[in-house]
Amino acid sequence: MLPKKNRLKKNKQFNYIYKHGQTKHDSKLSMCYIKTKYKPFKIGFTVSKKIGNSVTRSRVKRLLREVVRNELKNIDENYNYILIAREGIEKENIISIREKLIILLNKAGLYKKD
RNA sequence: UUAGUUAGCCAGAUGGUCGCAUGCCUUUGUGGUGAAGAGCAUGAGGAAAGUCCGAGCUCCACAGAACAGGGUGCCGGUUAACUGCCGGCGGAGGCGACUUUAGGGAAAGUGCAACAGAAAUAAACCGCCAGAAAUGGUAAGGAUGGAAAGGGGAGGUAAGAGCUCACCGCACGCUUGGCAACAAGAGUGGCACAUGUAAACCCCACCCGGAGCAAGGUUAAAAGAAACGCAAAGAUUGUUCGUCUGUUUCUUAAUAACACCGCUUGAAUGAUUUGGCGACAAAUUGUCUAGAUAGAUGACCAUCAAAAACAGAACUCGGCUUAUAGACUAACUAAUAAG
RNA sequence: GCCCUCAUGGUCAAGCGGUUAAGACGUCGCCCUCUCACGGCGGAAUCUGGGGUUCGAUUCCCCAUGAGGGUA
Repeated sequence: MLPKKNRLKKNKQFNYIYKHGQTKHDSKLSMCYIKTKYKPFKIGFTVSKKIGNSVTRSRVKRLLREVVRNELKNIDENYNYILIAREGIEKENIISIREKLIILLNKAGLYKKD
């Protein structure tokens, strides 16, 4: 799990990022991000009902959080992020999800350690 | 031993590293139990699911009265309550063990009964008998249908008919057994306002007010602005009685919610004993067993041959229904082998 | 979380307990035409699934499944 200070919590914040942020896409994962001035940057997750029932949805969320937790030091701190799971991600394991996240961050130019 | 049926029970385990939530304790920080760290303890289910029933709890005035509307419907028991469960009675199915069953009222009234058939709640097409015929008497036999004025048999007759008789069925009251549903027995009636349908309207008996924890409540004081307002509004199907008086929104500071309570000790549950066929009840003793709020159980490694089913708490219980890999236990059935 | 609605050929759909399950568009086959179009004739439905009530169920009742909506 993520530490509490790095979690994106409010519905308003999600809507703000969706409206004003930029998006990058991959086949199994999307990322929405926007610049922020507050210091502990925040990451939120969206897993829709298309993915599966509540067990598989929460498993996908846990896997995403675990990946993000291990990569926290390598992510640019000046942005807030939302990670959106797309259909098919429930079949992937943690290693391929990590690769996809790094690909997306490199696309946006926000991955520190190339 | 193998295969199957029924019932019950478990629902991966152990160790290590990193990480999350809650509680306790402690350190640092702050105007501050807002933050951060260390340690210890605890951390999803048998269905948590569907939301199909029943309750607790909260608000709606005190939750009332009448109508409407809805539900249930053999008897007894059980329970906080139930449309649940247990035991019985009747019906249906089965050779049987057993399984299954929303099972009051059709002489209170209304409606419906296609097609077929002469005729569908109403008598007469063919037929039988009498008669020269007109016509009259019949309902045994025929065909249709789910259903055709109790059944098939004997007597009887012009031919027939509960017209008469025995048996069975039906109705009525009586006796016996049973708490009761009901069963058994002997008797009386000659069989009706005559079929079916109430999961058609309906009648009878009993029950039900509405909304739902995002219910609802607590938190110090203040400033400014806007909207609706004196008869409307305020969570309650329609009407009547009855209650209250400003209400709502935005901005300012961490601030009317990103806080706190409700929130988890409860009709709780394990074991033993007693009562009961059983559902269940009583007594003794032990246990404390999630409480999140973008929402906590994860990742990796090792071992167990393999970790793979259905599936994730959101106020809480009692049931019902549906999904479900595999392991174990008991009873029974079939086959094979041995004694 | 709570509360509702719907399901009928490929699509949109009507349907008084008794129908050959009405139509429209599409599609397939045949006819018409020198050919295509138009036109004509015909075919294709386990009425979402499983039980029950009834002589008889798309319709009435119960359970399930799958879609859609409302509330905040």
